[in-house]
Amino acid sequence: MGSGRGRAAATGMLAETTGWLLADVARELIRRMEKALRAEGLRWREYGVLVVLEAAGPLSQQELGRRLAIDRSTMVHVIDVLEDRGLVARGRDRVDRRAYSIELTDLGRTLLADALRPVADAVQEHVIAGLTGEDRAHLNRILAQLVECIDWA
Amino acid sequence: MGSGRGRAAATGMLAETTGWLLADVARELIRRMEKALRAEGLRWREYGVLVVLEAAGPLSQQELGRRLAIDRSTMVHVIDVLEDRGLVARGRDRVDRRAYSIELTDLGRTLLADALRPVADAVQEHVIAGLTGEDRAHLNRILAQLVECIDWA
DNA sequence: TATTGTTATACTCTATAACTATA
DNA sequence: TATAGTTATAGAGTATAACAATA
Repeated sequence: MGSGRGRAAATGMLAETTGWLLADVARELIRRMEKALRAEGLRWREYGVLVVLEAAGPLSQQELGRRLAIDRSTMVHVIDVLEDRGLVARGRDRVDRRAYSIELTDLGRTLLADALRPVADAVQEHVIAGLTGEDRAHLNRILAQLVECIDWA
Repeated sequence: MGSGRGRAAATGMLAETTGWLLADVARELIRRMEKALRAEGLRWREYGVLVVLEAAGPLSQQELGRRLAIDRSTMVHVIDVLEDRGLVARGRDRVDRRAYSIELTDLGRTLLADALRPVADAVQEHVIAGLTGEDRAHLNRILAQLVECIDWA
């Protein structure tokens, strides 16, 4: 990849800078998401559960945890909150009766569509407002490639 | 920005996806940094302080906190750790005697160059290994633009 | 024997408020 | 009056280990 010493040094600095920038932007994005979602009485993670459920259909708590990097013991409390608010329901998995089958309720689906997504989209749009459509596509493609290529071991 | 209903919906999905990807990649990057730096007995944040000091020269604890999004009461403990290990020194600011002037020691500078940077660079390189040089430059430029344009109010 | 959900618990992280010394 | 650093402390978040039910 590099073609000489100067190049390698530049690549090293570039790589490091990229990491800092990435962490900065992600931190600020999540901070704003948390702030915006607070008006709906939800956290970023709880919103994440709803989004994953809508995209993937009913899942066990364990599987939700795997997809969102949340420990299963923590996931219990997250689902408790969402269940108490009537946004998800704990159904039983019929083939494996140890596991729950967490599913979106109608209320959850409605809240997601009418309030949560618009709020989250607005935050996102505000953060990337300065990017051209082309840069947005680039960024999205590159990040998707990173997520794809990383071995999450 | 969008030019029609379908376009707007696509843009919304794109923006949202970008946010999730960003958070995922940043979380995984920091997780690996923490793991790698543990061998040196340091945390990601403490490494951050050293990097900022090397780049900017001596700073007050408050200013370090501003640049790294760390509260001043938390920064006290971070600097304590680094000072105990002899990596930074608390000098007094001569014009404002309330403030410290935190500066890298020779040991800190050496550790940074010989151990910390190589370790961090290796992690970074591993995460972005799948990207072409062109994509790396793109990603870096776009992220830099985001950091620049965001109003951190 | 392994796995899902659960609970209790301990640990870390962080921020808040109050204090001191300087400005 | 405001600010830099400090301290104590309270709160939130998280993970660990054990237990029950099921595989």
